[in-house]
Amino acid sequence: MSLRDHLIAATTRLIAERGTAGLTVRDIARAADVAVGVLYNHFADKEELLALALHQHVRDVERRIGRPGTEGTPAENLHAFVTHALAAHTAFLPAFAGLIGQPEVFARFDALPNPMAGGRGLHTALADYLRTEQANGRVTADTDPDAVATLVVGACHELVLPHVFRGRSEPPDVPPGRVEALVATVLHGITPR
Amino acid sequence: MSLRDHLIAATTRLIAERGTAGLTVRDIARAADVAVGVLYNHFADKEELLALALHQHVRDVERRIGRPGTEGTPAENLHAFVTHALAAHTAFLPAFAGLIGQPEVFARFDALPNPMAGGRGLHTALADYLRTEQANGRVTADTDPDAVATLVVGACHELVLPHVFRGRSEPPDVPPGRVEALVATVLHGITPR
DNA sequence: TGTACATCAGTGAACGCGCGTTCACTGATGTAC
DNA sequence: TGTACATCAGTGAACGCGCGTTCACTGATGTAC
Repeated sequence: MSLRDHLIAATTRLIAERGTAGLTVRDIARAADVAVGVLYNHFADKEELLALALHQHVRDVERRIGRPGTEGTPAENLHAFVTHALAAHTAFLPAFAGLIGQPEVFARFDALPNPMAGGRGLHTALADYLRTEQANGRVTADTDPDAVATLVVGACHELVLPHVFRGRSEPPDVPPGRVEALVATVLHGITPR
Repeated sequence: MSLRDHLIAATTRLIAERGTAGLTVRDIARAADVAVGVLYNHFADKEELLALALHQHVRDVERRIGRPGTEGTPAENLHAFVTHALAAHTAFLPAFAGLIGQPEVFARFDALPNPMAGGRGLHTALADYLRTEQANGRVTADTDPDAVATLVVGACHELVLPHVFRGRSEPPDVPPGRVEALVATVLHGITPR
């Protein structure tokens, strides 16, 4: 492994462990067991290294948690998707949230070949799945797949965000039955049939 | 108006205009037209002033945007709620997002008398409304009000967050018909009846 | 009323600190003869 | 093989900067006589 890759790997590990908030070049150099100066032999600045490590982090998480299945019933698939998105957001949000107010890192990240679009890909994946179910007739034709994706992905954000704001790193404790209730609401609505 | 209140008001205005990210005590002193030292005559530290100004900001926004109506049909009321929550999140998120990684300000904020619970109150308000509709029979008894609130409030987060991450301050441009589609999904679900 | 003094909110230069970044230097490695 | 030199990735002390915070000072106001 090249030293450059080693630096990206060490930074990625730090991001995974404690997010980007308060992450310094000295932290990175210590984690990689090199002098700080070496970072600038391989990257233009801290932001370039952070963007590359963010990119790697997203790919690592995506590989670790896999992709939700689409082989079962809509109820099963939606349940799998919510579980999946919760895991993804728990891993992604602390990494991205520490960069608020430094849009340059996002600009560099957006310029890299898109792994998962940093959560935006989840929206597209769910909307695409719903369209296949519309073709099957298991989802009504007048369903707006993007609206459903906004609701479901948003709910996962909502469950993770308060934890991130308060600096917790462990996964949020979702109330028992909440995921099932989310899925049931999306499937059946709330008004009498 | 006491100088103390003037300082809180000036800080609140800055937070409303550009959020808390990168906000310095010198910015605040300049906005209030005083020397920096005066801040420390009236507040223990920057964090106390920020927590008080955040509190004021939340109350200002709540007063400006009012409360969503609950007199119409569930469809009308949900629509009003979504519009309301979008406005609230657009105003709140940049204020809170800049404090990620400084949980002390949140701890102080949480210790103040709760104005709206910083977005958490939206969840409770919607869930409470849904329970009254359950009593009316306009919402099914097996609906989980907290699950619905998580979906709806989460969708509003989802629509605002990408803007905040990229440092935009203007309100997000929600695709036309998206709010109506969100409401329709929650009302009727996505599976054939 | 006039004068000397006490008080104290307000001032802003200065302090200490941590940050991202730089650059003169080190020392291991490769090369010429 | 042995020796002198060139190269260059890696080093880390030092730099410049902006931050939150402090504190000796200012000057307007109130008070005593």
